[in-house]
Amino acid sequence: MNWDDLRVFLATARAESLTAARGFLRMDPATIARRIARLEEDAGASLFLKSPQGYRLTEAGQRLLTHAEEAEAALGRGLGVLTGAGESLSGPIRIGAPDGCATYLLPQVCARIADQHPDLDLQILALPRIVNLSRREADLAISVSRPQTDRLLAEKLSDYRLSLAASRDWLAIHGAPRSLPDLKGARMIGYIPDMIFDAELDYLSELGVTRVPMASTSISVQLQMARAGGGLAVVHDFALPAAPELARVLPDAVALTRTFWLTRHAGQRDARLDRVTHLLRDGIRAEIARLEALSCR
Amino acid sequence: MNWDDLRVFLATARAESLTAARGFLRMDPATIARRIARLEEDAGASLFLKSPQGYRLTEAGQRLLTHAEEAEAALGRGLGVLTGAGESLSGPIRIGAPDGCATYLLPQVCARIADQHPDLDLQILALPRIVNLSRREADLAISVSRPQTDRLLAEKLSDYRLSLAASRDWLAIHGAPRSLPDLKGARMIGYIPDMIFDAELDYLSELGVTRVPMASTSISVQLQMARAGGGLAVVHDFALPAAPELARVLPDAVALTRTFWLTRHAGQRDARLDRVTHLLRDGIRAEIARLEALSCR
DNA sequence: CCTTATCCTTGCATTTTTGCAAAATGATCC
DNA sequence: GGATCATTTTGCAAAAATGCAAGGATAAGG
Repeated sequence: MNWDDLRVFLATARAESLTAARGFLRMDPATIARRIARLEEDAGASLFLKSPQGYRLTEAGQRLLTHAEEAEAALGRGLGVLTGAGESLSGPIRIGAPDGCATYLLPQVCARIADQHPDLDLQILALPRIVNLSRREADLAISVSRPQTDRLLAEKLSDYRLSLAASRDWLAIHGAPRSLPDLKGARMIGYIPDMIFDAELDYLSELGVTRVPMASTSISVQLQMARAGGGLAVVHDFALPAAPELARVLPDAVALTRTFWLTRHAGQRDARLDRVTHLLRDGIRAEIARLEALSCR
Repeated sequence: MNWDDLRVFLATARAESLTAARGFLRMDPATIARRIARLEEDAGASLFLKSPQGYRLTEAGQRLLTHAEEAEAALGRGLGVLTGAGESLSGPIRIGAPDGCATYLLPQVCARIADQHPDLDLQILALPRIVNLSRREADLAISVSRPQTDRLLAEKLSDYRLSLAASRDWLAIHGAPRSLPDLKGARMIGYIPDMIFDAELDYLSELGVTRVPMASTSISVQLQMARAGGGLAVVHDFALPAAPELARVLPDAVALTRTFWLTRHAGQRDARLDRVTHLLRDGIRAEIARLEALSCR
């Protein structure tokens, strides 16, 4: 068995397609496919569901993923010790992110990273639009949908959940909606409909809501509106621990899930960016897991 | 960087030579050398001291070894989950070992293994001679010197230490020797000189001792002689916790170190034997470390 | 319902890696 | 002190892996 096939496996699992993994591995998709086929043969199990939509992990693949990531961490530490990569990072890194992520996740994650790398300047770019990496607006970008360009490397960061919520005061006065259709007449808080910059953010249409009497381009403003008793809003589960006034509404009927993607240039490899990417990925995953557990559904 | 080079690194580190690693990796020594060279290039550090005596780890190599072993463990778990290797082992495994190892290490180690694999029959062959694997006397053999045959796979298990010791009673009566030359006239316990089956066991010659008034082919008998106040004996540090009557003599002047090697056939690969080998290696290493710490010099 | 776009797969020329055999290198034994 | 031994290293042919380009399959959009 060839250990290197696991490196290929890992990159493919994260990129969720051969074509997307190409940039990370700097290998032809055909080669990646053949190596995964060999790995599956060796393992005696199917690791991916292959389709024209990409490669998705099977259950067996998910089990392997956990261990492959441990191995990666160990190997990273090992080589880190040798190449002197234990050295502290420095210089500016600018990260673009949607404001939910920028407000409720990145501060803690970046603080911890900055703590261990005092010479690193972390700049968080929170804009109500998609950050344009090609124009060098940032070094790394977090987005809610996967960029299509071939010149960008996109890897899956983490899934996260959203819930419909309102302040307990508001619910006491107006009563909680009993079913999804009730939402049509309810006082909804959301994005300004004609300024939604990514289809993935159009939660309310998905719930059948047409009118949005209170709106903002910023999810944190929306959250403040909800805390102040302005109505019902779709908010990130990971933001809920910061808003104790809020209570979930129709938690079973509203089960929204989205994915954060981490993107950077496909240009020449940059060891410093590699390391920051790694730290960011681990940090955000852990923070989402922590906060979602706190906000336990 | 190629993860598979780390698999090669690991095997070579354990075998301590390209030629010996050949059997484990089923690769030509030339290939192994080239892959290690590539790994060193990637790591930017020299990992082995190469000589006609074999490959020995440098300090950098030792640091990497730790992490590579962690990675190996993670990968092993990962593939174990898939290939259903989590299943319990069964059938007989016969292990040949010198009696010091057979008496003071293997019982605990084997008990723990048997605990987790109730259908496994572990047979410990303790003989006052080198176990002959070629004649199928055992499936695995532990030895104090490295077998030379090409048809055997030998890997380094662990170093261990030996000390000169005598019972406190005996020391009170006869007095402790003050220096190495004193040993010539002292009452020594050791192997029967013309029945020493491995040059590595000839500790007493190394100390300049010529006459052995109390002798046995068995180190555990020698230890009992020493406990009973029969004189001075060279005993394994890992046996000392079991013999509280004994006290070290000239601990600074007598610093003997030996190595256990684990050997098996170079024939076709056997997954079951692979797994037992792994368990045994980890178990013995841990047990030696534990006992030597207990007997703290 | 057809078109389009996006992805995975297959066939073939090229590059890389590997294995074998021979040469070189040091330590050890007599 | 010189031959001998087991080891690593180098040169070259064979095998394997890789990249490229064309073919094929599936979902979304007009």
